[in-house]
Amino acid sequence: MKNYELVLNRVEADLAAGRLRLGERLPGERSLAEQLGISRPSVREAVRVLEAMGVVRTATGSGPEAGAVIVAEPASPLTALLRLHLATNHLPMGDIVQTRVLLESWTARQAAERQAGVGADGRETAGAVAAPGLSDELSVAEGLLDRMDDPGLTPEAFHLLDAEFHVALSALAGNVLIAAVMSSLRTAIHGYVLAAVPNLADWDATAVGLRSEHRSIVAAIRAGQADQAATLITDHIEGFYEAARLSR
Amino acid sequence: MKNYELVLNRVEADLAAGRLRLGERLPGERSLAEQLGISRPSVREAVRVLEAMGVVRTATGSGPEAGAVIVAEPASPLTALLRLHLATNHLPMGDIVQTRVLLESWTARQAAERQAGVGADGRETAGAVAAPGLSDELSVAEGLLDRMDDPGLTPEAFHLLDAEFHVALSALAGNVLIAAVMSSLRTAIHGYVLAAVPNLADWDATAVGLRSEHRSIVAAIRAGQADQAATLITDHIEGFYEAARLSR
DNA sequence: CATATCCTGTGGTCCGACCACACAGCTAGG
DNA sequence: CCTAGCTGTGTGGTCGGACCACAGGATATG
Repeated sequence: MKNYELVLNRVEADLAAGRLRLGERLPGERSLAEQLGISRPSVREAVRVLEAMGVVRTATGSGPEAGAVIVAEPASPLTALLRLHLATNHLPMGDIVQTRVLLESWTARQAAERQAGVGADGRETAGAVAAPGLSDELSVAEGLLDRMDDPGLTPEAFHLLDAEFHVALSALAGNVLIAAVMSSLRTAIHGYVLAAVPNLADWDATAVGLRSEHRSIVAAIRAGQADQAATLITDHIEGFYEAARLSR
Repeated sequence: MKNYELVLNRVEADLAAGRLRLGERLPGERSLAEQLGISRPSVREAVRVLEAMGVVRTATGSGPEAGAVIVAEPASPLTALLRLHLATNHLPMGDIVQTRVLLESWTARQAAERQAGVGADGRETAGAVAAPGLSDELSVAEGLLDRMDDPGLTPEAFHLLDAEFHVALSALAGNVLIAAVMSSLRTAIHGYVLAAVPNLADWDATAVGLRSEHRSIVAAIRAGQADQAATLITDHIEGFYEAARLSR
C-alpha cells in the first residue's frame, strides 16, 4: 500500500460517511500529512489525483475559495481520460462514434417521450426533472442553434457551439452519468473533428446541412416523436463522421 | 500553467505523435525533471496522475518491468472515478442502473444480431471481430455461469462471477469504450450491491432466479433473437435492483 | 470612520537525501 | 571451467525542510 493511497482511502471514506460534503474543504496538506503520519509530498500526490478525478479543486491564498475544496465534476476528468487513451491509439474513433450514436439516440428518445407526456415507462428511475422544465432546456438548445446560424462563424466556433448543442440535448434525459459521458466525448474529440474539416468537400454546404438537421431534431423532440428523433440524430451523427472520413 | 501539467502535455504529445508506444517506458523521473527544467516532485505528481488515468504502470527495481511503463487500461481509472463520485452522493444509483440497462441491452442486441449473421447494418464502424469468434466468447460466458451453479457460493463470490459474466457479454459487441464503461460500472457498484443483499427476501431463491435468467439471455443471443435478448437483460437488471431496493 | 499596512495560512515549488527493490555483471569458491 | 553468491547501479518511494506567491483578515494609522 503506497502512502498516497492512504489519503485517497481516507477521503473516499469521509465522503461516503458524509464527513466531507460538497463545498467543504479538505484539511490542509500539512495537517493531513501529520494526521496520517506521512510526508507532505505524499499527501500532495494524492491531492493531485483527486484533482485529476474532479473531486477537489485547489487554489492558493486564504478565504473560503482557497485550499482543496470538494467539488463534483466528473466530466473534465472523463475528458482527460478519453483524450489520453485516444492518444495511445488504443481507443478507436469508430467506437466513440458508435457510443455517441447509442447515447444520443437514447437521450433524444427519452426527451421526446417525456415531452409527449408518456415518459412514465417505469425506466425513469432517476430523480428526474419534471416535464415542465423540458421546454426551458430545449429553448437553451435552440438559442445555441440561433447562434450557429451566423454565416461568419469559423469551423472551430461552429463546432464548439455544435458540441454544446449536443451536450444540452443529452442533458434532457436527466441522467447525470450519461450527460457527463456525452460532454466528455464531445470535448475529447473536438481537436480530431477540427483536424478533419479539410476532408469535407464543401464546408459551407456541410454547415447548411448540419443546421437543418439540428432544427429537425429539435422539432421532433418538441413534437414528442421519439422514433423520429432517434433516427434523425443517428443519421446526423453518422452522416457527419462519414463525410469527414473520421470513422477511422 | 502548473509545472506538473508540462509533463502531462509532453506525454500526451509524445503518445499522439507515436514517440511513445504501448510497452515502452517513460524517461526516468530525474531525467524528465531535468529535460523540462522542473523538479522531481513536480514530475512525480504528473506520473501519479498518469498512473491514476491508467496510462502508465510504475514499478521499482530495474529491468524491462521496472519504471513507468506505458499501458492502456481505461477501465480501472473509470472505476475509481465512478467510486469517488458515487461516494459524493452526486451520482445517483438510479442513473447507473439506467446506464447499465442502456449499454447492456444494446450489447446483447448487437451480439445476437451478429450471431444471427445480420450484423452488417452499417453501424459496425469498429474493426470488430468477425462472427466466428463470437461462439468462443459466448463459451467463456457460459463457463462463468457453470461456476455460478455451485450452491455453496457466498453472495460475494456469486456477484463477482455475475459481474464477470455481464462484462463478458458486453465485450461481445466489440466496442472497447462501452466494454470499459460496463466493466467499471460493475466494479464500482460491487460494494453497494453486496451491502444490499440483506434487503433481499430470500437470497437462495434470488440466486436461482438469476441463474435461470442468465441462461435465458445466453440462449437468446445464441439463437440470434436480438429483441428477445435485449428484453431479457433489461428485465434481469431492473428486476434485481428492484428486489434489492437499490434504485436509490 | 476609512484606508493602508502587516500577519497568517494556504497551495506551489524546489532541493537533497535516504530507502527498498530488482536486475546485471563480477567475483570467489567449487 | 562452472556455479553460487555478492556487489554495483539505476529505478521508483519517501522524507524533511525550506522558500515563494497569493489572498484574506487583523491591525495600525490617518
